[in-house]
Amino acid sequence: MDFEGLADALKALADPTRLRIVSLLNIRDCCVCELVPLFGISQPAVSKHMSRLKASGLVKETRKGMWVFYSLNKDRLAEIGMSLSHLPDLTDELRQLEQKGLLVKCE
Amino acid sequence: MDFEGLADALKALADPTRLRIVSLLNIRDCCVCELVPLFGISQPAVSKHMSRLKASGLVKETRKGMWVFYSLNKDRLAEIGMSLSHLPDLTDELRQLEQKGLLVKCE
DNA sequence: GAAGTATATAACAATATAGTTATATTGTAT
DNA sequence: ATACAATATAACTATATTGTTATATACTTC
Repeated sequence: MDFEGLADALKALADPTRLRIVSLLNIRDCCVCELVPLFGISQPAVSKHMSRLKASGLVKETRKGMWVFYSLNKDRLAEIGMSLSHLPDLTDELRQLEQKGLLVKCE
Repeated sequence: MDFEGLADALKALADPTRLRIVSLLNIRDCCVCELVPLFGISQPAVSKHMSRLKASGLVKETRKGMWVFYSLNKDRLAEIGMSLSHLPDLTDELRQLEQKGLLVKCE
């Protein structure tokens, strides 16, 4: 995952409401109508949060009749968490810049 | 860490430039003047990113003469990553809401 | 103390985000 | 087909974010 991709995935999680949604889905699948009364925001707002989570691969949707059930992609969540402990190694980039004299020596 | 706190910490990381800064600091401490030429943004922009990271406890600053060196708080970074795999358990909240009849049964 | 360098803050602009209400879409049931 | 329920999308608003330039602060050196 590149920096842009990781930043985007983290943004998907960096909202209290979406974190609550993810925490709920961590317990069990939910449909939108169950989530709406829990957060004091409108149904369209919840729907947009779900779209955002889906766009980042964090949830999967399954239509069952009238309802759309969302389930958490736990692997994806773990992957994002892991990526914070395995950030890209910029050593080579640093070295290249150093050779080009672009790095300031401050001491 | 509550949802608001975690969301705030994730927001601190949810930016490509700040992720690059964190990745660099993961290799070695840097001062602002070293970071500026790397990202194609102004010195004040870098300075504000450092303030944001500092506010979330992700970096520590140490003044050395004219320079301010920033170092990564690796424990804090690990803590934020870990918190994604240990999200608050909302089972009890779900149960309470269920008893109050606030949860819709969709099936 | 005057000049120079590194960093931080202030004021502002452009864009992104998260909510709203209104409406469209999709599926169920009569 | 009509009416209803659940969800999604559109248009909009308010606020947050991320950058800019100009200026202030902190420290060093002459």
